[in-house]
Amino acid sequence: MNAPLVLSNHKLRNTAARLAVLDVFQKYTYALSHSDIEKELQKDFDRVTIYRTIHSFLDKGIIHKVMDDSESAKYALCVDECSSDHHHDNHVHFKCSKCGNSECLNNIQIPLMNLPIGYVASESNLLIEGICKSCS
Amino acid sequence: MNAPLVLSNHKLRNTAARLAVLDVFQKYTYALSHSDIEKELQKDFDRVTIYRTIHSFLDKGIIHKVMDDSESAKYALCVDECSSDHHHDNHVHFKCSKCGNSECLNNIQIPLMNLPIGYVASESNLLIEGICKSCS
DNA sequence: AACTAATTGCAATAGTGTTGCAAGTATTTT
DNA sequence: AAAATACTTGCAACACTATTGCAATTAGTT
Repeated sequence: MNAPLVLSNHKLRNTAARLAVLDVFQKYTYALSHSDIEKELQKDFDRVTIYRTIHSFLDKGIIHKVMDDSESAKYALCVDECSSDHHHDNHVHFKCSKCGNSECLNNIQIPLMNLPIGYVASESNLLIEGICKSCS
Repeated sequence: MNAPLVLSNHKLRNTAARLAVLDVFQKYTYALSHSDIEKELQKDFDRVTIYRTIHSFLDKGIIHKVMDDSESAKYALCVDECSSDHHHDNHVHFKCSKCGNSECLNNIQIPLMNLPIGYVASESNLLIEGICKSCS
């Protein structure tokens, strides 16, 4: 979908910084950290603006967090229709130990688990590590 | 198991700092971050020593990393017999959205998943978020 | 008791993430 | 189309997380 439309659909103002960050996400097939985006946009935008853009995208359901066990957080576009109220990214994340990239396996759902009595699940996040398609 | 023995079993020298950190881990049922441990040990040991202790415990298989989507890394004791070569903590981690603590559900294994062609898994990490036993 | 190698504390440094505020820009209202 | 309003941005400052080098100390050995 075209970028300005994505923004307006998620009730975000159409600004240069947001279009640029969204572009970067659409350009890569794997999850990006703040510093990945910062490098990509060199000196076009302030660090803080990029942080805030990531936060608003997260909040509005344009991107979701990809846990990755690296020290910095990573994010990727939501494929499902997510909104402020509701993220439903229930797919598996795969991190390649060779190239270091993490990608969403959008076709593979996380199975429901039977928890011990007293525990109630609301969200789950499965990270599988190994060798990815490009590296194998 | 008693602390000095744990250390020698994992080929680590028996030092005050390591005993103290190991004690802290044995005292809590949930995963701890560096700063949790630092607070606990007040001013007995340097921050850097605690970081290095965590690293050596990780490396020797005394603790494992618990992903948690909070900004800082957390760690918990390995129940299975882990070693330098081999971590096999294949259980589910549960993070409570109320108290914020993350614990290991040592009895619940992560199911094996069918990955797309070209992907080979070597490790997996499942974090379930919700309300824990103590908070429900 | 002396030796050797591992461990510790300190100081410095790098990276990640947040906040307050004034200036600038997008959208709405008139 | 201009004015008003509310959101967004850049800058400076700050807080927290994590790592490195080096000299002094300590654990386990000979």
